[in-house]
Amino acid sequence: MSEETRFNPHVADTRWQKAWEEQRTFVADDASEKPRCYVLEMFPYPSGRIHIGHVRNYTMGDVLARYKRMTGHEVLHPMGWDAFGMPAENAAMEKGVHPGGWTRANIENMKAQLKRLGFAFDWTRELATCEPEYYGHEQALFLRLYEAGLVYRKESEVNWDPADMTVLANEQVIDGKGWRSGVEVERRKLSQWFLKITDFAEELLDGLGGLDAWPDKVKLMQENWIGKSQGLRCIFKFVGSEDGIDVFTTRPDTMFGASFVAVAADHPVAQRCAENAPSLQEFIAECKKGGTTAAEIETAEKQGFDTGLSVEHPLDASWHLPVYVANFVLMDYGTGAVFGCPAHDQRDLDFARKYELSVTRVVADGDQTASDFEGDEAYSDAGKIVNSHFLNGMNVDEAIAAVIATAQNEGWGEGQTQYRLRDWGVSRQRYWGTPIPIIHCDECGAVPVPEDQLPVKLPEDVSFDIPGNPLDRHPTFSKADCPKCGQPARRETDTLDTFADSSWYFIRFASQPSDKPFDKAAVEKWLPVQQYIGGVEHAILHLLYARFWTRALSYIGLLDVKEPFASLFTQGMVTHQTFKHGDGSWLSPDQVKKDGADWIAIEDGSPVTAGRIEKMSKSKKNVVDPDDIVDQYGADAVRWFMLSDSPPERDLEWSESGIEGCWRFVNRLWRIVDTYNRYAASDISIQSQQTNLNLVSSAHLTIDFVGKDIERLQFNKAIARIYSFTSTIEKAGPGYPYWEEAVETLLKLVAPMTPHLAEEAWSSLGKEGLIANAPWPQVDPAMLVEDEVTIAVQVKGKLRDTLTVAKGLPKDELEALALASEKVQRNIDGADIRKVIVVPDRLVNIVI
RNA sequence: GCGGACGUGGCGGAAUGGUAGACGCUACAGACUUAAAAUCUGUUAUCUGAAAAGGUGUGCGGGUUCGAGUCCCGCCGUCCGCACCA
Repeated sequence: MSEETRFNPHVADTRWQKAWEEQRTFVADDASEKPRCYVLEMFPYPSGRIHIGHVRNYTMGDVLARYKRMTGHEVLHPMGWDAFGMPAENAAMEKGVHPGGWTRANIENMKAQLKRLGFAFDWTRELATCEPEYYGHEQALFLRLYEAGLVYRKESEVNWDPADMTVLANEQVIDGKGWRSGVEVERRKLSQWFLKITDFAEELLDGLGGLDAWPDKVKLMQENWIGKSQGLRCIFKFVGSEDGIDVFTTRPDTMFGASFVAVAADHPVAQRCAENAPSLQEFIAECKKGGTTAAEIETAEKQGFDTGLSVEHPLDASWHLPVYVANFVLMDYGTGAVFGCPAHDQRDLDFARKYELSVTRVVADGDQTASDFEGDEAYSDAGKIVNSHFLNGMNVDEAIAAVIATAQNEGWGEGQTQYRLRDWGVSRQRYWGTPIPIIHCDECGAVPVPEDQLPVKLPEDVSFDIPGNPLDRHPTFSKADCPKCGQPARRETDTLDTFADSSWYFIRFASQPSDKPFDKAAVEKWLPVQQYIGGVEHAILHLLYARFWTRALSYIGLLDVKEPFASLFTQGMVTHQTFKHGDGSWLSPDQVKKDGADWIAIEDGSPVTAGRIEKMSKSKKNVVDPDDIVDQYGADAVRWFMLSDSPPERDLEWSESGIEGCWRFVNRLWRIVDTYNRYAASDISIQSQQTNLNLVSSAHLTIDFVGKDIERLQFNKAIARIYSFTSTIEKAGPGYPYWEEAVETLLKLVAPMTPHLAEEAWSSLGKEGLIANAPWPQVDPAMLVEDEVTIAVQVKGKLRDTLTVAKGLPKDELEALALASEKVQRNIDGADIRKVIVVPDRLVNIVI
């Protein structure tokens, strides 16, 4: 075979990327009359290089976007940069570069990388959240939310590094210690800004019901995150006092099993008791050690401190319970105080055993009704209430209702709906973020920056030689006059959580006026995003915040859209084999080779352990740089690999043999095109060896399946179909009836996936215009009907024979044919037939 | 600790409760070639068997059903998220 039949991706890639750009092929037209389709992938953080996981994400979106264009839609497929964040500040500290310079240089590099992959982005709408043209509008939106009462200030805990005197992100706390200082981290309270996401808890929960095209698991995770529960809020009065402790419980049915009341370390009762008790002060300080993450707090050993106070049981004033301060009670949830029922809650049981408190069974585990509870495993299942006076004999739900009713009658408590969801703390004590547009005045308090003074720009002249927020020590930034009274005041130096930046970027993509965040009518022409694609790690926070932000904008009248993302797809990670030396150091896959059954280092032949297949990460040296593989194989083979084999929601393992296989397929497609052209140019007629192939029906079946598979993002299945169709075309060969049409169909089917090859082929076939603009092939339903089916014949559920029969054959005829089978008769072996199950066009099962 | 998922050949995976292993990768054999690469053809779950055929088989243990990879119950293992990473 001659050289020129090899596809040259380096020539084709640049040629067609240039053509698309010059012809503005993928620029979305706001004025279009076509049906609209907004396809969006989560925008990347500009960390420096495009990661192979990005390539997978954007390839999926790109295939859908290109397919939607070919099926007659006006497609909006934008790209931008989630450009604020901690890594830029880390780079500043480590390399002495400016976060802005570092970030903008990264954006340039990564943009060039993305362009090489031929993604059909509308680059005219590119945005970066770190530019005042973006964050200025965000500040305006923040102030609108502030005016609407959705922003407030309260105290909240942060990770505090006492050595560096700085706030740490959870990520910067390693095993309870500061990542740079190595000193044990403390929890410290700061006054911070919050968004009232809890006002929308019920709406956000209800809204999930309408998100039919979201994965169930994501909806379930969000539901659990919002964590709606019904319970009882009630007072446990201090003995001999009208004052008491406000307690929330979801299990009022277990009230007669109470053996203690516990409050959080920050609870006012704990604080008051500590005033004259140094040992309690010490205990509270101990509770403040360690980071703020839920996992850390909840896995810490349960500890308590007896305050010496007693409270009365609400249902029996003569029954007194001790009050503890406990490290596992959270001030943020409920009322910051609980009553402990050890028999039916594992945490309470651990605590009660440790401090030798009574453990009374109040829910029967079958016939276990004794009041003394044995063992160290709490019983939290359903059952009958026992040892509980007027509740005895009820089931759990009846008892819950009865206690709430009693509490309301007697005036010591009431039923309450509780959410686990907390308000969103948006203050960050960091430089590289959106400045919060507030000025603090001694006289007037917190005063919003007037809209005509926006954006509040981040100063660029900052230094990172000492830890902490450089805005705090900037000579002029924090100095401002109060907009209300004109007196000297202090500008807020905290910046906004970067999740705020990513909570409305999809809106700005749809409409980018310079004088306001967006134009309502323009946005509503595009939103909701028809398909949103990104990593499952965003299942809760980003997606919940974006839903909230959209609803909040709708609440203040800026938008009539409630849910931003009509369908969501969460894709899996890209993984790769890891390799380790005996000394524990990692080796990259190109530093090792196989030596028989073992792996050795190429450099010195030393033995290497093949480790687990893990998410690509620099530290484990199992990364693959997209640029390198595009250099080697071209964009199309890489794109094909991203789509093939693994289902998109699962992890994809990068492998050398896999990409080689994709490269071979790209060339296989090219050879078909080459054959097509050579056959068209000659007048020799070629007689195919095959006669039993039906190219027309395979083409239509493939069009049908591939279209449906792309719509469902099941690219691996679409690709399997395309492989089969390709084989059929090859077997048939030129000259076979319908061969040329079949090849043209094949090119259109692969056009969204391997667009450069498809354009190159399309033009070599002498077709007019871009294949990107060509219409998707039409399915003729008449061609999908098969006239023969294969029937499975089972005896007692085991396959014994298959029959090929006309489609739609009646049951009795199928049964007769099955019984006539020699193999079936042999297996029945004269036994009585008890039953015959016939599923038309499917199977016959003979039960003996 | 809480929440969510996943588990099928040597590997990635396919399979409206109805023929388990489509399609791809790898490996092996053959063709072409002086040779190699590329390409093409064939084989490739496992056990017994020369073959025909038969047994076993979807993490483990039960259950529902004429029939279970799929549904139900109980385990085991692995991965992800947990509010200041993005």
